[in-house]
Amino acid sequence: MSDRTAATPPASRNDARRGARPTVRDVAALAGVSIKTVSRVVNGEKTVGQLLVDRVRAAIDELGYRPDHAASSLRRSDGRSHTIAVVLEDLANPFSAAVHRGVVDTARARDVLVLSASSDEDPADEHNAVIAFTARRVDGVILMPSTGDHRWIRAELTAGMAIVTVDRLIDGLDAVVTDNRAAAARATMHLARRGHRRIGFLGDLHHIYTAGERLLGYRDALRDAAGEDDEALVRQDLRGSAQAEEATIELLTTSEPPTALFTGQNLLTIGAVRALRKLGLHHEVALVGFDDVELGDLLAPGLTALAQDPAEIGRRAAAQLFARIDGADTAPLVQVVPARLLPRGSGEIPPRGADPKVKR
Amino acid sequence: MSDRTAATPPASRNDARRGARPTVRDVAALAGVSIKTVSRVVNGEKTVGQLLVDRVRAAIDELGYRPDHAASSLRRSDGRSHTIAVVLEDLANPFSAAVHRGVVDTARARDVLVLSASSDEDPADEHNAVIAFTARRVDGVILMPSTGDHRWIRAELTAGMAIVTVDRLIDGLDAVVTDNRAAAARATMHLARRGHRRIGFLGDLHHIYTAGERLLGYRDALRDAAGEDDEALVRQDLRGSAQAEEATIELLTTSEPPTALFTGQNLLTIGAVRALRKLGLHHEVALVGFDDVELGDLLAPGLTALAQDPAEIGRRAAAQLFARIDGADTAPLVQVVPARLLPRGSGEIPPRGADPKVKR
DNA sequence: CTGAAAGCGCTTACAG
DNA sequence: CTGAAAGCGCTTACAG
Repeated sequence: MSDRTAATPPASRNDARRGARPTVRDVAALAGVSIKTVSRVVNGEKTVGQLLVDRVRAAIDELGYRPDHAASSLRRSDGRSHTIAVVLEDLANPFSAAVHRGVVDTARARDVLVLSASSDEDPADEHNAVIAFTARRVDGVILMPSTGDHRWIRAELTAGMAIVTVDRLIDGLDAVVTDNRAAAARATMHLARRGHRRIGFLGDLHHIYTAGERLLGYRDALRDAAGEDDEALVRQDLRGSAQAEEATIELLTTSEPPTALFTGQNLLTIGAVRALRKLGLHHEVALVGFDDVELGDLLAPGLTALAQDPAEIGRRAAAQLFARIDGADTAPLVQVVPARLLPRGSGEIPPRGADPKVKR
Repeated sequence: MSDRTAATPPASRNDARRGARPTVRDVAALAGVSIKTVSRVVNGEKTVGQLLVDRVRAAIDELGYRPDHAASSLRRSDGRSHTIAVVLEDLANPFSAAVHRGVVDTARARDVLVLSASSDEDPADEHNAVIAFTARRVDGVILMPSTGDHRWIRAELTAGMAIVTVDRLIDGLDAVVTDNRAAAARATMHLARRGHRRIGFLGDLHHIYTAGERLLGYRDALRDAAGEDDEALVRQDLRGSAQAEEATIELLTTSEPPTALFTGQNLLTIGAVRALRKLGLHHEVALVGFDDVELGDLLAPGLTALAQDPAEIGRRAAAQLFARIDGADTAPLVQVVPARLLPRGSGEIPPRGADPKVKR
């Protein structure tokens, strides 16, 4: 449509192809040296005479030359792409987003770039993402594995790909996870200490690793605190806040309702808060939620939460991945990042009848 | 440390280098064909005889061959890397995270991968990120530009890089933004219609594009509604919720405090909510915030917010970027995605004295 | 200190 | 329908 002068690079001595980037050859021609000398200057080798260095630098500036990273790593002996990938359940989820940021920050310190994808808990999408990343020869992948068959991972490992999982475990792989079971036990115990004996549990899909661990922790605490381990108090396989809201309403309108709730995930916590509001029970029924939620401290009562540290999880996973890429040949390492219990009101409500007024 | 048998690919006919991936040459040797035929099969060309196709496919499976994307695009005439990059202010911020997700989803539909970086509003980090992406020959960049000199962008455009900005404008570039000014005017008018004449404004750094537009919209509405356009009601250059909290307290303890607040950004909204709580004025002073905040509907009163649509912004920016990559040669296009006003309580509080009780 | 040749893994442009 | 040669932009391995 427009004539070609519109976008022709002003300094290009190359052919007039639009947007054609100058190469080492163009720089070498302009500087009157060999391409090898250009390569030496670009890579900061110290063996080039100052005169030539200056001429090459000038030519690079004049042409706006930028080395082609892919071409250089194709021939380089280390064979590294200096790129890693991260596959998370949902990049828009605050937990995943913070993990991602931790990974990117750690990678940047090493001049490594980061590709990313969301799996949405779909094993096929997850595998396809890893296949696409493999084609780009990424040096490693950080994976929040979906629930599903991961036998395909063997082939990647064999081909030399480094893999570290976050949030969940895969047998034989490095991982960085929260102390799910212990933290869930602490949360449940926190409620039991206030005198609660009937504590409800709301959980995500039971086959998700974190959901299972958190249920185990809940039961650990019930056992230790002589709470009632009643199947009627447990609601699992809840997806999203709407289902959690329904389940909470149903649970609290049974003949023997719990006096406290432990919710195993941030969306479930939000659903439970909604339900308690609807029932007018938010100052009567205690609540501790796994995962902190933005504004949780501003609710009335404030939300007592187990805050994970997703950015730290991301940073540690990236550090471990780089250790593997650098050749660490040790046994698989599972790192546990503890969650912190933040008492802010909702978890300190005593059982119904014990003390009707709750202080802000 | 471990002996080499531990990680040697079982089927590799290649040299015994650990993790060495098979190449077209290995596949060709095993299948008894030329590398060109392997290339044809891999790229799905229809001209290969069924017998050879089968032999090549079998060899690919046996060796676990995966094409090297970088090597293929090095020689390919279109010169596309099928990779784009996104530079946002903070990948962990919910707004940025949602934009990012929108971009990644749109890119995946085209088999394009996405690199990402956070600029943290630092122009040097932003430029360095783009330089690193250029070295990887990304086909384009989606940029949430920091405030600062962007003359360096010219060189990138000249070299054939496609660039689309989100959230903020750069002269001469495609952009996808919220209707900041109009939405801010709607929010302010919403308060004025309830009878508020003294409406406070809290804003981010005044030189940030969105902050400036939102202040203009606030003033537009004050003019139209005959509200008091009093400099004493405006607090700008606030960074983060803590500064907003301070400014709100200071503003509300002056001799002629506002009866309503309009906050120009999500963190500032959170700071204002905190301040209102501390002062016990959350049911007395009206509040409308730019950006929705998770759990905003569960506060008491619920938070009246201008909800942007960051995922849509990301999707549109990616679509526009791909149009440019495909050669669209039209004038720069600025797309405006409207924000929605969500009345949930805090913005419907009447001026002090008019009606002390607010319904939930 | 500098450069000509070969090669990284693949595709293009030809020839059969 | 199939393949040998050349080349993408760069680095390695040599030679001077």
